[in-house]
Amino acid sequence: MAATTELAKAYRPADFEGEIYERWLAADVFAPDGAGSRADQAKEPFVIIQPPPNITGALHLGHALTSTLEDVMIRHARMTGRPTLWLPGLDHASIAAQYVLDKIIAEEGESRESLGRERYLERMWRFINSTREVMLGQQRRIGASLDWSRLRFTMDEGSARAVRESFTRLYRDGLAYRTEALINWCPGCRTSVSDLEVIPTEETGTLWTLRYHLIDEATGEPSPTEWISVATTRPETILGDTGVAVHPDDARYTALVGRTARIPFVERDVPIVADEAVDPVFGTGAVKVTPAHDRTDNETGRRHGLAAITILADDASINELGAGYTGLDRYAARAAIVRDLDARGDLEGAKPHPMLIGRCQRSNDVIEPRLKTQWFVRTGPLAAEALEATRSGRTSIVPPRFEKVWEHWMTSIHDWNVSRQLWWGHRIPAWYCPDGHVTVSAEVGGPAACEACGRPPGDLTQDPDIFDTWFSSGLWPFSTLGWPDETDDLRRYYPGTVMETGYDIIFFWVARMMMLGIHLAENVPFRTVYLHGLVKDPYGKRMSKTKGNVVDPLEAIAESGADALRFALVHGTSPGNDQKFRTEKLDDGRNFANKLWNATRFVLGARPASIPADAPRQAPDPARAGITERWILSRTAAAVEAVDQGMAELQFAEVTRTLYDGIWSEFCDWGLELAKVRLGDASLADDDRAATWWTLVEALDTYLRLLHPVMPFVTEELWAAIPHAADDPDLLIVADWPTPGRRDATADAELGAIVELVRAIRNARAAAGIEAAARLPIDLVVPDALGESYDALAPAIERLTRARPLRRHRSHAELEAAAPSGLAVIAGEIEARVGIDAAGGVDEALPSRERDRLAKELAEAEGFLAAARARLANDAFTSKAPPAVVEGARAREAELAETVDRLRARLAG
RNA sequence: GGGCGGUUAGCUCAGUUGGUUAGAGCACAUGCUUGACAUGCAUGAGGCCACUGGUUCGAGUCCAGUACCGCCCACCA
Repeated sequence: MAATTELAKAYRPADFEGEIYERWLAADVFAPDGAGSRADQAKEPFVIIQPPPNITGALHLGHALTSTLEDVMIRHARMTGRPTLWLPGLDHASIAAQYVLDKIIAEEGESRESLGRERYLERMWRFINSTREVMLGQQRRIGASLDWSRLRFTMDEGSARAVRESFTRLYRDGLAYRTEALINWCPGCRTSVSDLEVIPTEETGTLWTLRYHLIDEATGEPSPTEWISVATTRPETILGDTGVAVHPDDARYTALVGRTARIPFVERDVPIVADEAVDPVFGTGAVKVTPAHDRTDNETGRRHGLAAITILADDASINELGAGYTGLDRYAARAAIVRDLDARGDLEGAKPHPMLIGRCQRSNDVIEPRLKTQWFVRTGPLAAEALEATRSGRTSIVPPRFEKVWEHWMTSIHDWNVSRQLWWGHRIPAWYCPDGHVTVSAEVGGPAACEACGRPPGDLTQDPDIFDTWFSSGLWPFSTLGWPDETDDLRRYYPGTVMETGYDIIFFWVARMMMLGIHLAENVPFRTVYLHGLVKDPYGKRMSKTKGNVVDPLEAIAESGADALRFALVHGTSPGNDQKFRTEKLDDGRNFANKLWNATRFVLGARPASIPADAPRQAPDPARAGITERWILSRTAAAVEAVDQGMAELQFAEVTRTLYDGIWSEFCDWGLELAKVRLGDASLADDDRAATWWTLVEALDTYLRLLHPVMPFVTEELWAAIPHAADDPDLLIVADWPTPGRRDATADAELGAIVELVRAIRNARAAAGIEAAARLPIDLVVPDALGESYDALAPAIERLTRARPLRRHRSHAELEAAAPSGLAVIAGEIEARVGIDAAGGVDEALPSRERDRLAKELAEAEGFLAAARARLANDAFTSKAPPAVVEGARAREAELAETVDRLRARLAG
């Protein structure tokens, strides 16, 4: 097939990236069994689990990184012939979506309340239908080869059914329960949130000390002269106080335990109790107990049978139990209470107090702990199974250090509050009858009757709450494959191979998928958890809209191309580590693509006339291959090995480093430059030039395949332009992954020696200040072992060092005689003289510059030599170090001694 | 209060199981319109590998500790 085609002169990604993506789509190669798939269906499928992005969010660099890493893995797997499944999706993100929509409708003068549940949800659907395409388009722009035929949404019917079914099963298995418990309440979002969504924030508050008067046992009234002082940062909570606690061993208070104190304003008499939880050295050593609004107090209260009195309304104002403060906002009430306490002489003091305040991850409001009747998932048994999975290695975490974090979290886990007092999400499938019975049902229309008393559905009311978004996200690996039905997809693609995401959602998402997957789908959801780091700004700060330091991936793509962005992100990543991102990194990627573009252009243009333009790709004839050809293929083979290893170890930055260096420094800088000589040598036989050209094509073909997972667009475009073999497919995306070729140690070493020589000569010329264009005679001595390679490369050396003529001598004596006055160049075992008599730019100072250069080289060599000798003089070294190491040191010493001798001789003479 | 990272060239980062006097890209200096590429080519300068001890023939690499930066977890009101 494919004849070579013309490439545009300049690399312009925007000209072809979109078109290439369309070609992939048209070829139907993304699906594991798509029409264009060349996968061996007998092979084990490779399945990526991706975090479905929030439907409301704009794509940021974190998404771009996730998409890129996953695409790298999936493309690599696809090229190795495995069926690959990477299922696209979107998350409904209930609290985040409501937060965004609330703001939007506020501008329209509406609110949740004014619209009501039904109209609000209609508005939400309209909103997300408008953002949906944007989100999906962004993934396409970056080149993600997702199987779009399987697009899923966490609010679609498949997910809804999985949610109903899974909750019903958890309830049946005693792992879901409803109870009144202390939850985290966000007054701004008007919902409870999980512990993970509460962000502890360092702030300076005030620690007030105030007096509760003791009840005089004789009169039953508070004593004006007896009191207990307590310290608090939240004076408004005294309205809900039902006790005072002291440490049992605190001698100051022993006598008071068992007595009663009067809470002001609400005029409630509460007991003074002894409890270990109290820290005697903090504050006054006595603590007010508010079981309805504080976690510690709640437990203390429970131990002592204290009542829990809720004093806050949903908007965090004081409710009807707040005596004269009812209706005041919590902070207004706080100020008023402090003022009133002071007025009655019961405020002892106030001082600034550094503390951690829990704020809502979404709205930043201060979270209030309060009692609510909610649904919880019992995490203990689920976490135990998840732990067993990682400990046994059924699922492994990359990088492994996160296993510790995982262990710690899983072993100290609290039950998971899954109720949310929001509207946008999956309604909890629980119905209540007037008699207080609970019926949980997976049926779409609800239960046929109350499970306990048989009351008809008309008498039942469904729980108004919805599930925490992460509940449906946690079902993702199997809810997207048809669960709870035992589908073919589920059998074939569950568990997934790699779950890739940022370490910041390991608890939110990864942990929940593990717990729910093991219990409900009866197997771990994935074999490997790959955690990437965060993309930070150039100063190491988190990117955020408010800081204004976000880089928009779409802008980056428009500016530099998707390949450049992908390269930049992958090049800077290593598992679990954050990366600082600066836009200059995009230039690296773009320049690299440009380099590859031009290298390909050169190869195409250098096709010998003896090869027809439409010739199918053929392997270079080994009999015609010279040292350059053998070296190029050897380096290509080394690249294949290194990339294979990088892919296997999920060290993707290693992959890009290998390819950047291999393509640029080896293939372009030396391979192409050396090949130019043979390609342009009319005296060579056609077959020799053909062998050189086919070598370049072979190497280029391999590099394009290796680079395709990271830079899919430019490689696809370039690959289309080079000759193909008969069994190649039309598109690189489904081409075979390269198999490692033969390494050639001799070629590597001998060509390496010539490279060293060329560099040394260029260095000498530059140091001497010789005009770059000047052609100068070069005389040299080459050891016999290198002779053959040298002779083959002599024309290339001539070209690369601008030598004219280049003369090889048999001995050093001959060299001395032929070129007594040239610049001395010592490159390993090769010694050369650059004749300067005819050089331009030569001045009187040249001899001294030349002496400086040689003196510097000598000093360096002497340093190395001294170190080598010192090591060898050490008996401990020669007797204890491995023989190979000692041998290496001896060889090095000999070589250095030779170099030093020659430099000394030259400087002396 | 526990735990985890990081500290290597001006900047961003590599440095595999310990083995030449430590590498790359960017930035910098100098010189090049060499017919693939100035998004480029060539050459060069630039490092007490945070600090202190230890193990070893040998430490950027292993161990212990210290300092600073960052992150995670945790019910001092």
